[in-house]
Amino acid sequence: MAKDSPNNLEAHLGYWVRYVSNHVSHAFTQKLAAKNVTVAEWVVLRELYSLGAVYPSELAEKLGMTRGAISKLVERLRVKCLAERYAVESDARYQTIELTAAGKRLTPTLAKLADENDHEFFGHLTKSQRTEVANLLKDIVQRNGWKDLPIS
Amino acid sequence: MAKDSPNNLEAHLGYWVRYVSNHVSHAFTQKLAAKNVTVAEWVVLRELYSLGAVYPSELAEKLGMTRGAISKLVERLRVKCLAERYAVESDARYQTIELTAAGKRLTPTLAKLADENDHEFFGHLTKSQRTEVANLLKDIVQRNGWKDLPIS
DNA sequence: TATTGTTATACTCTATAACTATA
DNA sequence: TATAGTTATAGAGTATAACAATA
Repeated sequence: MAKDSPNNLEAHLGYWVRYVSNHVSHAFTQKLAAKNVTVAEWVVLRELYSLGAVYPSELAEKLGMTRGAISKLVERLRVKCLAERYAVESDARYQTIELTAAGKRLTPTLAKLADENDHEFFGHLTKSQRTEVANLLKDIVQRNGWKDLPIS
Repeated sequence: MAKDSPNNLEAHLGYWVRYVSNHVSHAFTQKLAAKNVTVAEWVVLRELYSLGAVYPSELAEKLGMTRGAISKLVERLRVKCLAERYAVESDARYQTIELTAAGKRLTPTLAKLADENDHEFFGHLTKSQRTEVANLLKDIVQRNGWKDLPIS
């Protein structure tokens, strides 16, 4: 049966979604690398930018990651002087994470790279094409009840 | 400007493509794991299934990976008794890689999982929706001249 | 010297689970 | 004992570059 042939995968929509996704992400990875930032770091920077001071555990929750993973990412951002840890007086088990001034300056620049990257690969589509594809994809997200942010 | 705001990324089509791609791939990773196979291994299995006996360097070329990466993947498949190395008499620097009988049996089963996974997430779309999205994505692949297969 | 395949090393991304400090 | 955060360990995925064998 052709349906189950291992050579049939180009008939899969998921194949093309993954193909495009991987290449678009790869291009973005390269753009971020020019600013010495990885994709996972960008995700945290963006979240910190919009949330302000947060607990690592909140960050983990929001991003659908473990506390251990967040701990390492925050440490990397700290080493790069983009984020800082602050003690919480009321409960010494907690700490807040916050962007440094440098982090606050850098994040919008990275956002611009994200815009450029999107425009580079999807900018040629018409408005109605973009809308239709986006709606189909959002619908898939919704009907599967996915809530966490995509990371890689 | 809202356009460059770090909070604007949900307006990016690439965001939704990545979001869906990651979740669909993750679900497929789980299905493969039940068969004790990783995604990278599946990609090589599928290629070996359709190509028959090939040199590792050909495999690397076809899949857009380095020879080192292929070397390790082939070794993993060999340990799992899914593929085997054979000496080439005419030139001892070369070798051919080929699926074992078990590898040939398993690959169509994995292809079926790929079919099921695709149906699970995209099966609700109409034929014309699928076609339109696939065509837009294929067009993006073509206009960027991408040739290698997506891996992750 | 050029080529094939292997190996050493390294890095990203992530998880699980054990651990420390605090409550 | 329960919770926050850290660390140890592991494993997938991949690259670069040095290496051995062969041509």
